[in-house]
Amino acid sequence: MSRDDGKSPGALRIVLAEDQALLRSALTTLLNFEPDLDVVRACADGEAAWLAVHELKPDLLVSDIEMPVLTGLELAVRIAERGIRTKVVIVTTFARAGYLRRALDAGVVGYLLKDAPAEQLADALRKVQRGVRVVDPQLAVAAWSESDPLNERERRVLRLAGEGVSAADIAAQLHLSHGTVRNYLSEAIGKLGAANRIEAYRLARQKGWL
Amino acid sequence: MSRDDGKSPGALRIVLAEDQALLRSALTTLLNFEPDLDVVRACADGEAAWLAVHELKPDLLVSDIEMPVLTGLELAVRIAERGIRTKVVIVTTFARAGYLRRALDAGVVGYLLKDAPAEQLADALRKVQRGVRVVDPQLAVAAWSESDPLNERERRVLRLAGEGVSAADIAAQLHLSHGTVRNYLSEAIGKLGAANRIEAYRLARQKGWL
DNA sequence: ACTGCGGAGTGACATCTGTCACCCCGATCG
DNA sequence: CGATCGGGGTGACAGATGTCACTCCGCAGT
Repeated sequence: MSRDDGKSPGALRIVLAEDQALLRSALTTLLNFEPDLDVVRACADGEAAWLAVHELKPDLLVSDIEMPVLTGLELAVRIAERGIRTKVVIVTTFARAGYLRRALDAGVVGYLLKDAPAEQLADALRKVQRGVRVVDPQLAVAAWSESDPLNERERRVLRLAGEGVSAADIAAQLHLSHGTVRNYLSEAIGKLGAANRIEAYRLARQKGWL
Repeated sequence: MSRDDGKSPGALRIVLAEDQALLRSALTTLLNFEPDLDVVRACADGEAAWLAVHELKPDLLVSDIEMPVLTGLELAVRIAERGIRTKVVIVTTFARAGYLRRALDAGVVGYLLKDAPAEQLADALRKVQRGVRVVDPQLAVAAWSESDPLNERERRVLRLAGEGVSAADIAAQLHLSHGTVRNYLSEAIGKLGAANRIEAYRLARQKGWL
């Protein structure tokens, strides 16, 4: 059904993954407007996107990060692992160094922000197809600046604390002692230069480290 | 400049306010595609939108809620206060009863969710123009369920507390005493059935009461 | 076998939080 | 006028949180 809509035979075949319906449908329409681009499927979650990539072997997967079932990053990892030739471009709201780092590690070839205008998206996709890596410039810098100072234990503890769980309850959940949890939190707070757990949580989250 | 692009003379003149550039430009393009709709300006924040409404007196303002400088709800209130005849339609990610309630109080004529497909948007705008109120059906119900138990002081205090500001600092910022702030927080925590400020903040926020 | 190191824990201390009972004062109502 | 109410405040107390110094243990290295 995507072959009779006036696309040139060599058009770039794209699978789009984005959970917000409004944006999904708007982007599908816009991209399909370009004669050399062909959105062959638009998916609302990571699982559907994975199936679509598997079934249709598109040239490109254009994906959000925060989606139900499977995130865009997990999707990218899977695609790399299975050696599928579909190139992955991430399009996300989150200008977080941690996300970009993880995306690049997963072999993603493009990382764009949702606060760039739509026109740039089509251009970026063409560049990517020609083999150019496209990363939003602000982020390319940020990614090499700070790296996540937290270790896995601190992350786990901070994540729970950020949801309002008390030190005692965190200790119970993680089978640690009350005091140890507080030590970890204290370390995390120190490393992040925060004044308390709430601020620490916010900072870590906004950097994409949580 | 918006008169020579093939719109019919009676086309609906629309100002669009949405902070995410990708969505903003995509919607502008899509809506302009409809011959009877004319996006005369697309703004990235509430302040710009306010100026645009003032200057252009459009038929419709289509606005996001969470935007820099001035939220969509504040914008709606202002428009109502000044007696401007522009109708306001809110388009947001947030299916929160509190937001809808406040929007309706501010005289908004449409409240749509970003997880409806784009085609519905144009339809909704036409309906609104014909004088029909359009509210996303799931929400219309939810809006009458629980009502916001917090008063303005509790809201202000809780908002700051949720950002990691300590009781003492909140007191300083709001010119209240240390103890009073804690009293307000305590009330808020109680009313929301939370265990501490962090949980209270999360609950209030997710209900759209913050 | 001695050393070093990282994960986990303890104990003590100063603050911060959450709760509650009660006070003060200006407005509003009967 | 007296009663009552709401915003704001105080003081006291228990418990939670943040910080630090120090211990214990297992597991590399050499």
